[in-house]
Amino acid sequence: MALEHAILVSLLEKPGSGYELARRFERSIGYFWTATHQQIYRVLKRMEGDGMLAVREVAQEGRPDKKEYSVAAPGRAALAQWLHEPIEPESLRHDLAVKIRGAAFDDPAAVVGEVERHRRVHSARLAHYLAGELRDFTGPEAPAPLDTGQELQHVVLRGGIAYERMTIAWLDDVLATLHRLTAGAPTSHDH
Amino acid sequence: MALEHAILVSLLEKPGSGYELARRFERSIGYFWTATHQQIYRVLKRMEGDGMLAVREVAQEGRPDKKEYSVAAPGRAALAQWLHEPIEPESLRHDLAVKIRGAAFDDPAAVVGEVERHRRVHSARLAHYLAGELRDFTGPEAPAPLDTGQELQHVVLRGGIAYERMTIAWLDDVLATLHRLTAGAPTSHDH
DNA sequence: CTTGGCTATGCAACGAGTTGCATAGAAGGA
DNA sequence: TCCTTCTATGCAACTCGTTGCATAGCCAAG
Repeated sequence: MALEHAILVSLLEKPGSGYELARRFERSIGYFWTATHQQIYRVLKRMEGDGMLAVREVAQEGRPDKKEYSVAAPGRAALAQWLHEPIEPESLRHDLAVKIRGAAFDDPAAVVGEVERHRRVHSARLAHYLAGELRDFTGPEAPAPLDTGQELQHVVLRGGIAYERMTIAWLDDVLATLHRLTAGAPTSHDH
Repeated sequence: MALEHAILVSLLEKPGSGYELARRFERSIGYFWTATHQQIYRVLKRMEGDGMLAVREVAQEGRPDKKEYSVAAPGRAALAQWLHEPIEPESLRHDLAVKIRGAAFDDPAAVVGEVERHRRVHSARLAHYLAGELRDFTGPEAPAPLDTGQELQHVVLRGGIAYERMTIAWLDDVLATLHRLTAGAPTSHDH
């Protein structure tokens, strides 16, 4: 279960509440792992019960109190152990590719709008990642000699950037292919 | 649930048994969607019950009988409807990226072997995809004028090829970064 | 002749992930 | 004033996905 480990990494980088973790899973950590707040609260509770995390009640003004979690020694040990275990190379779950192949059995032109919409989403993500890179790693405001943690965060972010660039180029390829197919024989059904 | 739709697309491309579908999910369809045979059998049974699929018992010689599934009219309609609905742009689940960020809290050198192993797996996948492309789409044995279905299968395969190339290049970036970090300060823990 | 691998299907149990709903105080706009 | 949004946490029900196990006939290698 990698959600536990993603939470350990995020809390080692900076302690925080379930709510704050949920925010991070929409940003930095969320570039390569997603989780909803329900999942996070449930797992935090279990990990606290297992002694992997320590909790501290923090009273706040103008907003509800929060529980700030931080990594306890057993949690750090569990992460270290996981780092030394091999994991399965990831595999994709790409709904859009299913749709594109499925379009052969309906109207290929019908998925053009959907592909364009996905292209816009990926363009926005790329812009967001590039802005983050400039802010945290390559801009004038960024700390000049990056430490190990920052270097590793940067190389992971570069992976996200490469992924989005690749995806955008591929979606352009898909759009060109769809246009070629629908120009020659509009609404062609081959069955 | 996209597994249903992936099965519909695969069965429209060619009818087959649960076992054959499981094979395909290790090859072509598996480039962008994974499923185990248990999942497939369970979903096939449900879809048959819903009237989306038709079954035909096929007796075989030298091997067990099989149930050959094909798409019935309601299944085709369900796929067509899904093609017209918007879907969420996919998000990654990348364990290795969690490990890489986590390596800052242990020994960065400890993940080098793991990253190299993943690089080998992705290189093998790329070689496999390229061989498939040559066999089915760009080689002398491939059908010269591709039909709509083949064109769309090809563009999806090109996506898989682009993904593997991007991933290999990124893993090289990761390895270079890890070497840089461990050369300067071997087994550096910054906490 | 026994062992292991391939085709072929399936059950049972569990863990992971999603969806809907609920609470509750504070801030800010219509 | 009411409505919405934000912070903050959580339960309950459900579906999806994984893992382990079981059956069973055929084939090939040792």
